[in-house]
Formats: sequence, C-alpha cells, structure tokens
Amino acid sequence: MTIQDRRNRDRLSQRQLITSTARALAGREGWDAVTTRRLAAEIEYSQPVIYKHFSSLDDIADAVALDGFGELAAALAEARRAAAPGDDVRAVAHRYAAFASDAPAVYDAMFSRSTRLRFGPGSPTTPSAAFAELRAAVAPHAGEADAETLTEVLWAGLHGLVVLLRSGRLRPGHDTARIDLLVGRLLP
Amino acid sequence: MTIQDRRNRDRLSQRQLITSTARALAGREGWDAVTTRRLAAEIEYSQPVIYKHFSSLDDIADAVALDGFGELAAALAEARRAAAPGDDVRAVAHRYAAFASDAPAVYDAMFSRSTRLRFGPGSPTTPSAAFAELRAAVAPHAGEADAETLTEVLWAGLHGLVVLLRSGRLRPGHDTARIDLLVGRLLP
DNA sequence: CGGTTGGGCTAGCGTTGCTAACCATTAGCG
DNA sequence: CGCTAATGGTTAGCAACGCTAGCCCAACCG
Repeated sequence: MTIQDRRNRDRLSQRQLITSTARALAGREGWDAVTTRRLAAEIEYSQPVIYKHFSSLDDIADAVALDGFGELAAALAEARRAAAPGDDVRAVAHRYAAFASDAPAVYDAMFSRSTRLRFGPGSPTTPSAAFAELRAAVAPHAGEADAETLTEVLWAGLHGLVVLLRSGRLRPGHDTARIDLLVGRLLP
Repeated sequence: MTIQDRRNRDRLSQRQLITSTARALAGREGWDAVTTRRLAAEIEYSQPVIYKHFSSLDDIADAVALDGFGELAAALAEARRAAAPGDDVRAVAHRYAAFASDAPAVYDAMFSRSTRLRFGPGSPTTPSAAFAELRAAVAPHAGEADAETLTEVLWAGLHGLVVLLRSGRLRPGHDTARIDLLVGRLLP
C-alpha cells in the first residue's frame, strides 16, 4: 500500500499547492488575477492539472473559503478564551473585524465571491463552527431575546461593517467606535 | 436648435434604453448574463453603440446603481413619512429590506458588484441622499450616542442582513424578527 | 446639388474558463 | 526481465468575453 499511499500524498499536496497559491495570489492582486493560466504558471504545471482537482475556478475559491471558515472559528475561539469576563462578545467582535481586514481575499472568498457555500444543517461543519463560536459568546448575554436570532443580527452587523468599510462607504477612523456601539447596544 | 435637440433627445433615450435593458436583464438572469453581446442583441443594436455611451460594462452597472440609490432614497423618505410616530425607524428599516428583496439586481449593482461608486463629500449626491434619509430617521432617537455613527451601524446591520439572507445563510422565516430586534436594541 | 459630419456596422484582437486528444513514464504481472 | 495497463502530464483548441479599429451610408449644411 505504500505506493498508492505516496500517490495519494502527492496528489493531496498538489491540491494544497493549488489552493495556497490561489490564496496567496488573490491576497496579492485580488481574485480577478486568479485565472487558470496565471495559477498554472504559478504552480508550474499546465492548466488541465487544476481540473484534476477542481471542476471549476469557483471550486478553488470555495476551498479557500472553507479553510477560512476554519481559521475564523479558531480565531474567534481564541479571542473568547483570552477575553476578560464580561468583555467576551466585544473581544470576539473585534477579532472578527480583524480577521476580515487581515485576510481580505479569504474573507471575500467566504462571503462576497462564491455564495454557493451554504451552511446550516447538512453542510460541511466548518462554516457553522464559526457561527457556533459567535453564538457561544452571545448566548450567555442574550437575556430575554432569542439567542439564535441575536447571533444572526450581530453577525450581520459585523459583516455589514466589514463590507461597507472595505468599499470606502464608512467614515475612516471610527472602526472601534462602531463595533463597540453595535455590541454595546445589541447586548445590554 | 431643433435638429440638434432631437439628436440629443435620441441619444439620451438610447442611453436610457441601455441602462433599463441592462437592469431588466440583470433582474431576470443576474449580472453575469449582462454581456456586451447579449445587451447589444437585446437593444437591437451592435456592440460598439454601447461604448458610445459608456466606457465599460461596469459604467453601466454604476448607472443602474445610481438610479437605485435615488429610488432607495425616495422609498425610505416615503416610508418615514407614512410611518406612525415612534415607529419610523422600524418602518424605514423594513422598507430598506423590502427594496433589496424586490430589486436584488439593482441592490447588487449598488453594493456588491461595483465598489467604485463611493459616497461622502465630493461624490454624486444621490448615494448620500439615501444615507441621509436613514440618518434623518435615526437622529431624533440617537440619545447620547453619536447620530452619524449610529446610522452607520444601523445601515451596516441592514446591509448585512440583506446580504446574508440572500446567500441563504440565515434561517428563513425570521426576517421581521431580526430587523425588529436590530432596530429595537440599537435605538432604545 | 456637393462636402462634411456623425451614427452605425463588420471584423478582429487578446484573454478568459474549460476540454479533447495525445504522449510518456511508471506500476503491476507472467 | 518484458509486456500491458493505468496514471500524470502536456499541447492545442473551442466558444465566449470586453473592447477597438476602420469603414460605410445616410442625413445635415451651405
């Protein structure tokens, strides 16, 4: 089995090479620069190799997005762990915004680019893990409101802030004030 | 002057034909279906005609977006006018969401597609008019918070809800509950 | 009626995502 | 060791894209 094993390993590492190159390229020059030819040149293989792993370019973005959801979930968990008691939601919210601004290309893949990645029951667990992390922070402070709904609203608020900020539609320099206001009012 | 006048009129109506066709086509099949060839076929002219009016496809989307901002501003103003006193912010918020769900293609042009349309000082007045409308509804209830910041946060929340709902990332059937919660908590 | 202006067209360039067909190297087997 | 089969890779090409150059014909002006 060692021979087939090595092949699988090679295959997997090649796939990983594609996604990581796509991610890096998107990070450097945006997703518009991620074309099959460009990507093929970057990984030093011909284009059809890409299609041995992914059936379309969008599939690659989805793979990057999936990784991103995992990393986001981990980052939020870490922020919640390290936060002072009572300040956890605020900390998680700021960590969310920081994630989006640190890796805009990945965030784009997760939310703006391909919308095909649904979540909720029946989907890959990773995306809902990130949501669950948010929910875990919110739930204790939900009070009389429905925790699920409240989490969705907080999430929407954060996402909206991220998107509008990136498109230059919010006044610069008020980032923390906006997030603090959102969290402060939403979770009294 | 009547001859040149007729020419200008024709030219303007041709331009308007392009934008309205693009809008309709995007509404029917999404912005991906709006290609120069397709658009040319639909207006029954050849492709280069399009470039007599717009220097790129994105410019067309921007024109549609600009119209959209005007319509949004008008819709929000109307909602505010017709609202019961004390319920105005909630009414405006729901009108915002309704606009997005009624004309998803236009909303896409305004926010998701081309990000080139900035607003704030120095931009076309129309986009900021929509924001001003939101602000006018919010300001009286701002309390001790900064009205501008609060408006931005409310707007982000609404936009986030719209976007996440459209991508199927929120539980269906809780739309009004989410908006009511957002408004209720944000403006006590 | 002749000269000029301008709106519209055909044709084509370079690039895109994706695929078909072929080649070579390697693995499995008598 | 030698033959067959499968596997990983390539070159070449298709249809569709955004956008542009260059021409043609009709309408306007004197």
